[in-house]
Amino acid sequence: MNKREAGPVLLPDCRQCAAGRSGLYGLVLQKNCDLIQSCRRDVVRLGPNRMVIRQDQQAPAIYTLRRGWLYRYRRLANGRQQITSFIIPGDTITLSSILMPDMPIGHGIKTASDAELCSFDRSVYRRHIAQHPDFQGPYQRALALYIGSLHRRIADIGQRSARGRLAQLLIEFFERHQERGFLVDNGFDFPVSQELLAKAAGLTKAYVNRILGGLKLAGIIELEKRRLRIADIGRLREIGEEE
Amino acid sequence: MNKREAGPVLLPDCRQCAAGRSGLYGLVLQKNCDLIQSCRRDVVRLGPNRMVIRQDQQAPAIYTLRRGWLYRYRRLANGRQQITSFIIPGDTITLSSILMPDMPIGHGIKTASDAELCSFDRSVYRRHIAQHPDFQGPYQRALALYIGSLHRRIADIGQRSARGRLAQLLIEFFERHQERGFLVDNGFDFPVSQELLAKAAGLTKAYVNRILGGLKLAGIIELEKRRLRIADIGRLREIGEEE
DNA sequence: CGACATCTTGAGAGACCTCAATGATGGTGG
DNA sequence: CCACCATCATTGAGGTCTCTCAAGATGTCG
Repeated sequence: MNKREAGPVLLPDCRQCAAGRSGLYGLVLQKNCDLIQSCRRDVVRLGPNRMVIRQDQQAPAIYTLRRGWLYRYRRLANGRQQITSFIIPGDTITLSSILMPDMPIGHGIKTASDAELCSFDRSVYRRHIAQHPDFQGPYQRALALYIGSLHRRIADIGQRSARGRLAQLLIEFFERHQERGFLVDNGFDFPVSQELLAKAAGLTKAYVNRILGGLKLAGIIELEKRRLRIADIGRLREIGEEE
Repeated sequence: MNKREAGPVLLPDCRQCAAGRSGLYGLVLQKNCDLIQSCRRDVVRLGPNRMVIRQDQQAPAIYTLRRGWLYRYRRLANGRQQITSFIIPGDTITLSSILMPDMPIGHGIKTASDAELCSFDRSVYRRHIAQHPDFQGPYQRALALYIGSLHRRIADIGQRSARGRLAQLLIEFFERHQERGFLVDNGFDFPVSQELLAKAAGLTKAYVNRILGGLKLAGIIELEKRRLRIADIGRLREIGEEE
């Protein structure tokens, strides 16, 4: 048991939450904070490598990630596991379960690091989406962006070299942190092991290690102490598009 | 210009349409046929290899496929093209554009064969979804299934061998035709070239050809005259799950 | 300081690709 | 009805990208 998991957490004020401000409802948070708080249930703390949602089960609630990284994965009958996307602070998850609350989701969600999540009552959340235009827009937008990112991931894995796939992943992380204002000197917290990176790119950890080594040597990225700095985003984009 | 594209087409009666009966609104079609017909615009006929929706443009309408096959693809800056899913008769497309009508979709859609589509007015369609529970359920269900299929595809391409990926694709085609009652002696129309299959599996056409040859030799599939018969679905499933 | 996860590196193998040539097939036009 | 053409399927030889399977190094946390 991770000691950081223990103990109850005071329900934080959504108005004060950096993750909330950067996320789905950042723009309408001030105005609708009471609505958002009205469906919040509680805060969950988890250590690294913990199950959040089990594959093929229904999601019990909607969650927003306050701290840490999560990932969506799908386990195959042959035992191998593919990571389909990473989740960073400010992201809301199991949003697509609003479409069909009773349908089990075909992927699971786990923590990549220590994490803190706020849970929200789905049926209340759902009612808000149906009734409040301020609520509906961001929800639909998030869903559309999510679908777009899945298409992009399929194309990346299917058509790019190992270097290209990894570069695309790193670029995505960079841009998402940039959009949210999480970038410090082009760097950000990166609690993702090379093994997880490999499972996301459809590669082996040994090969990922060699490629990252090359990017470090070339001075394109810096990666140490669970922190990633993109030193040359231009060069990284070139690598992401090469054959 | 394909001669089968020429000439106007009489607006078919949705009640009589085999594709409609098997699709999204099959179950509620009789009851709500007037609603469905109320947003239909016209019928489009296209030859093979024609553009339906260009990548990064907005979808002008909602479409239901009456005849033929289409595919969704994403073209990358390096020139390569990945097929993310195939569309068969009865499928409705650009459904996700209801979420964000003004957002360009990050993938294009093309015909794989001669095809016939019915187009529907999106804003009317959208209103029906908002107002009629019979309309909303199937829509949400289709969207959830679509998201699930994208996850599955990522895992297939990332974690399966070439044989496994192809087997999974063929199994998916088989099951979708089965659900709709399109199977005749375990076979169905299959107007998909090996090159398209390769672009969907993230392989080269030469290698796809060798794998299909092997499956034919083993008596697992029969493929000729644009028709595919799954002779041994059990064996195919085994291949789909092997390392 | 010990235990454990993660990173790093090597050698060898194999799955899949590239490039190119040859054969089918079916639609089109004379 | 036949010749032609475009598209698609098939096959070969050779190369390489990425994997497999270790073993060791480094780092992290209790």
